[in-house]
Amino acid sequence: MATAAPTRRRAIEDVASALFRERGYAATSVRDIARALDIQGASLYSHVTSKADVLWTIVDRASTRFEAAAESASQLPPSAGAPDRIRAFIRAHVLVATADPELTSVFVHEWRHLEGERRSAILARRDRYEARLRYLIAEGMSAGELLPTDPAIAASFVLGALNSLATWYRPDGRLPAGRIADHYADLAVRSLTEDHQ
Amino acid sequence: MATAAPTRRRAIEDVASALFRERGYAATSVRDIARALDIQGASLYSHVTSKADVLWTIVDRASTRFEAAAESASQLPPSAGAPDRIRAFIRAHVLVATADPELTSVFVHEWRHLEGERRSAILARRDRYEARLRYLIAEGMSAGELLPTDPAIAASFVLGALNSLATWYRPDGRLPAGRIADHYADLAVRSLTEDHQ
DNA sequence: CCTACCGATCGGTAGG
DNA sequence: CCTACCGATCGGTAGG
Repeated sequence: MATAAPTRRRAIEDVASALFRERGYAATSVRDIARALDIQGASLYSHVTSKADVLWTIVDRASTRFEAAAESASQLPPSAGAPDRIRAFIRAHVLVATADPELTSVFVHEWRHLEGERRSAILARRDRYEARLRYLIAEGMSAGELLPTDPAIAASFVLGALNSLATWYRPDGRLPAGRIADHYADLAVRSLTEDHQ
Repeated sequence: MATAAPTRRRAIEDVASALFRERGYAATSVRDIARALDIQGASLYSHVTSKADVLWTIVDRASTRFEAAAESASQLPPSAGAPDRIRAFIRAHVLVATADPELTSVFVHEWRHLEGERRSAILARRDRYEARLRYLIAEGMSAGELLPTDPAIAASFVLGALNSLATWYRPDGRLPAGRIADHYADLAVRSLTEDHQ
């Protein structure tokens, strides 16, 4: 959870993220959110315009964070090989997911409850994100740095593993986020290469 | 979808699986299910006792299928090494997931909406299933057949990848289920070994 | 399998 | 941020 919300609006989003992660968007009422903040359901509407809007804010913020992480992970020098690029991508993803598992979990699972343009916009952004990884894999294969496999299947496999993380990760768990990032990067890169490097 | 339901009760479960997968359990009303069958909402209750009961039937059936698949994948001779055992486990999982993605998807995502004993029972069965894979990995590591890594992290990684499959898989997709099973088994086994075998 | 109906709860508004 | 309230919809029952 993003700690110590500075504004009321932000506190609502944080509480909503936690509840949406636990029960799902549809099974969480605005009164559930209000109760967690010790106010009346109707009072929420002084700060937000709708439940759907809160979901959108959460999903949009999460997507923006993953996009930014992927962007900065792409800043590796061109000399870096595909394995290192993929490793950087995965590490960046895991660090975002573990820094805010509530936000990430809602992003991963609850975007389906968005409607209209918001839904299609977030779908397109998710597709672009997955395409980034797919291209990294395809490039590495062309360069002979990765085993020849189906890049779309490989990207789905790896992203599936990454996306499940936000569901089970707990900040007080056995392993710190950095170690999980290392392990996930190792597993993913090894799954795509003949020799571990 | 499990085709050609022989009973009305089964037709309800199949339609419910498809809707629960698309929109989630909480966002699907009993009237949505009835509409898909061209009957009135109240008429559903001639065949089922509650919406929660339909969810339970679906989740229980899916869990039973995965348990049976894991069981028969374990019938490999003791001479078989950990990589082959894991390969068999993954292939079996992928074949169940692709044979019925609606059922599988509800099993993976909607069990949270179960309550009381049913919820804890299914959680325990999911844990046992994950433990199977974890033990396969730990054994392979002890035998020196797999790279030394954290078995719990590795099992979560692989199962996360497997569980995402039912979300995106479509029977009319580019690759047949058998090819996806091969790819997933390759990716997973390679992620755990130094050399692909 | 239908019509008619139930109490509870939903997201949200009015008006302070 | 509250009280009071709205119409719509929810899961489910009664009684054919």
